[in-house]
Amino acid sequence: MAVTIKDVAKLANVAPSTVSRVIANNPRISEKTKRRVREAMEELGYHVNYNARSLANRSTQTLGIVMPSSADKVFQNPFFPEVLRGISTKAHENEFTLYMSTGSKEEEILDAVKGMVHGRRVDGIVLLYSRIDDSIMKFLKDEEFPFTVIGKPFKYPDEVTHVDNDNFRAAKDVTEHLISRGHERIAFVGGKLDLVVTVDRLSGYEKALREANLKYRDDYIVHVEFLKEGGHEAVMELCSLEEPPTALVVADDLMALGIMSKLDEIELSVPDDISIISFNNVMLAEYASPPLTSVDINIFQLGYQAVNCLLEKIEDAEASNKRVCVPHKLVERWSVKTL
Amino acid sequence: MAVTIKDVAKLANVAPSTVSRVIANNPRISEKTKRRVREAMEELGYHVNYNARSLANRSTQTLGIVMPSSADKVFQNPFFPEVLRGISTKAHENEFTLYMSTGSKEEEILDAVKGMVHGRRVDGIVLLYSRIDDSIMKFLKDEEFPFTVIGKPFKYPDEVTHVDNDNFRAAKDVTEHLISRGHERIAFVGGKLDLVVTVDRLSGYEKALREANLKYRDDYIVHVEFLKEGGHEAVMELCSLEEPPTALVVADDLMALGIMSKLDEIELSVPDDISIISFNNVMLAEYASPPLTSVDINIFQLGYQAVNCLLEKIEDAEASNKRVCVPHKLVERWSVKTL
DNA sequence: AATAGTTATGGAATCGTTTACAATAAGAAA
DNA sequence: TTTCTTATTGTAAACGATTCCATAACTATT
Repeated sequence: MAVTIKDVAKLANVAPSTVSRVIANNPRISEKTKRRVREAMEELGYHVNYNARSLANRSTQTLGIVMPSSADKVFQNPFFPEVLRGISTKAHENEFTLYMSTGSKEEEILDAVKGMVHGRRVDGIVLLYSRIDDSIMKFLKDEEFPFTVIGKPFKYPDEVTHVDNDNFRAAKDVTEHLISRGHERIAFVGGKLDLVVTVDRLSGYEKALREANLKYRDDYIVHVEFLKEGGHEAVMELCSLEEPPTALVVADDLMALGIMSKLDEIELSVPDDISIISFNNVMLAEYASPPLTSVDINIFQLGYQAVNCLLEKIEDAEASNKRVCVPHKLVERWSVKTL
Repeated sequence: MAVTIKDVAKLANVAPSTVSRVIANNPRISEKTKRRVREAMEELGYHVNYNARSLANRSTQTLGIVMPSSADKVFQNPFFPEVLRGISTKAHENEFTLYMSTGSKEEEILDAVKGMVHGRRVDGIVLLYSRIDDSIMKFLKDEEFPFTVIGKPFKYPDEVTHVDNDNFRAAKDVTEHLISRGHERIAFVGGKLDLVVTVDRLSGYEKALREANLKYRDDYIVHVEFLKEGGHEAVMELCSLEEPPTALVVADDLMALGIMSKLDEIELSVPDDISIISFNNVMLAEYASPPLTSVDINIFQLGYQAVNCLLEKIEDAEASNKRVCVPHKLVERWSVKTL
């Protein structure tokens, strides 16, 4: 059986409560007894039992992470390891630990999340994505459980704390960049339309077009379920249009890679025949051929700040809801040509 | 305050112990009372408190996941989301949940792991990597805590349960494949030498060479710290050799991408000037240009089986140590040319 | 009819902490 | 010397389950 606070108490000749206070480094315990107790802990090899502590404490010092359903292709995006790195860093700094949802279908994940919150497994939750109509977000909101989302909540942006990029702006910037390089026929390739990030980027693109008095054409808008077969067809269609686009705004680096691979197949060259700008600036963007011009959205910060906000909410449940905007930056490489 | 088992007991007019039994669906409780208790739970909106349960139970139904230090570039490999998917799937099937290590330096991670095991936060641990001299593995082994590793433990392969590919064999296969395609000058590009997987693949490569009576040349062996600047230099050196290789065995898809990007820069074409075979068959391999011939190591299965083994160990601490070998398969695409 | 054996449930201890409150001793003030 | 503080430590009740050990009410057996 593991060594408990009582064993330590006995050896150090104090009450269990005293030992507990020593652990918490309570200033009301004299240095002398602290020393004695610490020696006893050392000698017996004592370690707190977090379950017991959490029970007594009503706090777990752990954060729940909810990923998109692992069945989803999106899950394979290097975005996740990187955002996790940010989350993990901040959590570690504040001595919080991480708990992960499992489950592959949305239904399953919702159950897992319910388990986390009702079962008192976590003090707060980070949602790693934002979909247009998400049952999990709804649940968390209804329960008034502390949570933050990475990305912009579609329904109640003011009522839920979130950290996001200015995706509208970023897409607008990017499109304008293309326009300034002489492009007029610019197409947009986005991911699933139920992801808020997709709609934001789409509207930024649209706005830029409008402001430049360029035609917004429906046949220039394509939605690809991440880099999948469907995407390839979409690219084909785009290229076989009477007036094919000279440039593409692509909502994700990986999608851009997929597209480039298809383009390569049909012997169109980037950027000579067609220019591409994509989003996220995942490490891979640099190693594509040609290296991709991409919007760096600072994924690490997204994770880091999300935890930061979450901790504030946990600390003070009454804290008002915040919106943190992580800056983006266009990093130019070789996938864009000036016409 | 949350509703507890006692509240339910009161409402249903039974003892708390009875409620507990109903939760566990103990057959010794009559259907009638079960129904009554369940109604009460429903009415009050009861949910178990896992902390309390774990405390009483001495089991957490959760598994710890230890990733490589997030400071490490390796972390960004899509390998991890995919292996996590496997882990998560099997864990979910058996109603286990997941707990993640935080920390970026090895030291920090070790502390986190100590917290997990001493603090009774998890019932077992999966190590997502295998390094040649790993303090964490040593700790787990010394503590006789249930754990499995993905990859082959370098030091005590028979004493620790692990799931791995036959990397030696896979590398040998791949090298022979190249040889059978007429290549004689084949170089090896591996990752950090302290990863066991690197040394295994290197020896497979070497063996194939020996058996084919081809010269094993030191200047054909290059170690790249993942896809980083250093890697680029290494490629340059390789290509500026008097007798440059005609084919490359590359230990990781991402590394291969990095290499191809460099090759592209110096205007060498794959596969016309140089052939490449890599490992892992991450989704991206398919979207490289040209699409990469790569060894599919079945990452999902690695994760799935690792959890499978771990659960067995948790179930029965005396269970003997197993070694599960996940089969690999060469998937041929367009990065290899027949000479 | 008395005894043994089931079946369904309750009582109470236990898991390992935390923490409100009580108690004590020592020192300061009167 | 007595009383009041103050500093330090102890007592015991939570926290919310699980589970061993009764026990009561039946049924089956002799």
